[in-house]
Amino acid sequence: MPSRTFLNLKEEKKERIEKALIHEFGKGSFEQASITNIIKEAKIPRGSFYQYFEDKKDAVKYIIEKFVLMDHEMMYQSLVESKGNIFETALKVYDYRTNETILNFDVGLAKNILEELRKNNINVFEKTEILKNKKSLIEFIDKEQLKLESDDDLYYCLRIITAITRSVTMEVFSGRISKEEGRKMLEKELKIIKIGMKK
Amino acid sequence: MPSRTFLNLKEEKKERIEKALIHEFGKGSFEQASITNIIKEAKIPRGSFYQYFEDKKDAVKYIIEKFVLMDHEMMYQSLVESKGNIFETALKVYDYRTNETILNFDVGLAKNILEELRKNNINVFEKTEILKNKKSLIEFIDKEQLKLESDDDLYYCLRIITAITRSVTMEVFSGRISKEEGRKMLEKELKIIKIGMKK
DNA sequence: CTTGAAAACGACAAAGTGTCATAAGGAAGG
DNA sequence: CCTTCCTTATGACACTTTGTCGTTTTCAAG
Repeated sequence: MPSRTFLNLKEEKKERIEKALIHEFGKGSFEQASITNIIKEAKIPRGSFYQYFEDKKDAVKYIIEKFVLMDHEMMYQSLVESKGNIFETALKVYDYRTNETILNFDVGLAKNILEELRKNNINVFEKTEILKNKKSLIEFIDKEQLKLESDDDLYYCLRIITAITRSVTMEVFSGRISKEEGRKMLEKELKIIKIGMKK
Repeated sequence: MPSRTFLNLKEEKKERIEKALIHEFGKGSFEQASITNIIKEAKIPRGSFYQYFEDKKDAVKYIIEKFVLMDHEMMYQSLVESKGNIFETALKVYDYRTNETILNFDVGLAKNILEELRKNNINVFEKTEILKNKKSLIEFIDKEQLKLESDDDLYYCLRIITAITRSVTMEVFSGRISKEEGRKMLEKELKIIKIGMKK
């Protein structure tokens, strides 16, 4: 967690630093990001960086958490707008993650973010801490769209959808397939599951 | 790729070095692995390391590829033994990846391996380079077990199964769930897909 | 104007990666 | 047995990077 000192900084300076973090961590992997570059770009002395953040990991964590938050917010919006349609939402999530200027531009950072999402939130739908009103995303899902045999099935169905959405997104990030190809694949995969659910 | 010099080494020395690589890269992430430690453990001078491998990345790649090869071999075996049953095979893959002594012991390395598998082989079933006879794994799948509408569907179905298997495995590696919990989840998820396919 | 805490600063220690010039080893031929 | 030539071994060192620390500056409050 960044120090008070950092949080107390003037908005202008904070933004300059955040921008440099995003830019540098977006370069590729964690190792490739260099603090020397960050402080050069943000125009702050080395000592200050370590007064703001414990270390390199602390800094990347801070910036990633910001994006993860935005990601969750977007899922919530999409669920509300689509009246609880999880298949539509999955595609929205895909579009968002592969389209948003910042993610598109800084694929390296995007990969880190996805990794973070995977590590902590494979069942993002069940978490209650991510919405301000402490509700869980699962409450906004329309259960009628799936002919489920049990509540348990919903849980596993969500796990499957989450896994394949993330999997395709990762493929796009790694450059193996294009955004459009990925979109088509995801659509197809979702359709298979949808039909299966309605057996 | 490691140099000729390395490949020509006496088996005993090569194994000592491989062991040190596995041990050190298993510690956690790529960054955490230290060449200084590797050469200390393998009892070789610094200069030799760089005569064997281009750099750190080259070394980790070498060791990961060894495991990936074993992984593919195991999938092939399982497909043959189960007479082409992909659901059984998916569970075998899961068991193998979460059980094999070396992977279990060196989770850090295991994560790297999975990452590698994801990056290059999401459609591992279609690759033809992985078996000695240049056949693709897809040829060993029993198509009758799935009531598929088209050949395309098989392709996407395999993608889904691959994605969820890897996803659960990753969860186990990250320590969020136990091997047993993961097994049960995967079974449930596979069953949902299986039933869906038979609609 | 003084004082004290918070923030800024950059030199430096520590550790790590990759390079290079030189030494050692060993096979083959005279 | 000695020389030659090529392969392998070796560790000092150059370079880079992270993280620390003591000092200086800033600024608000008394």
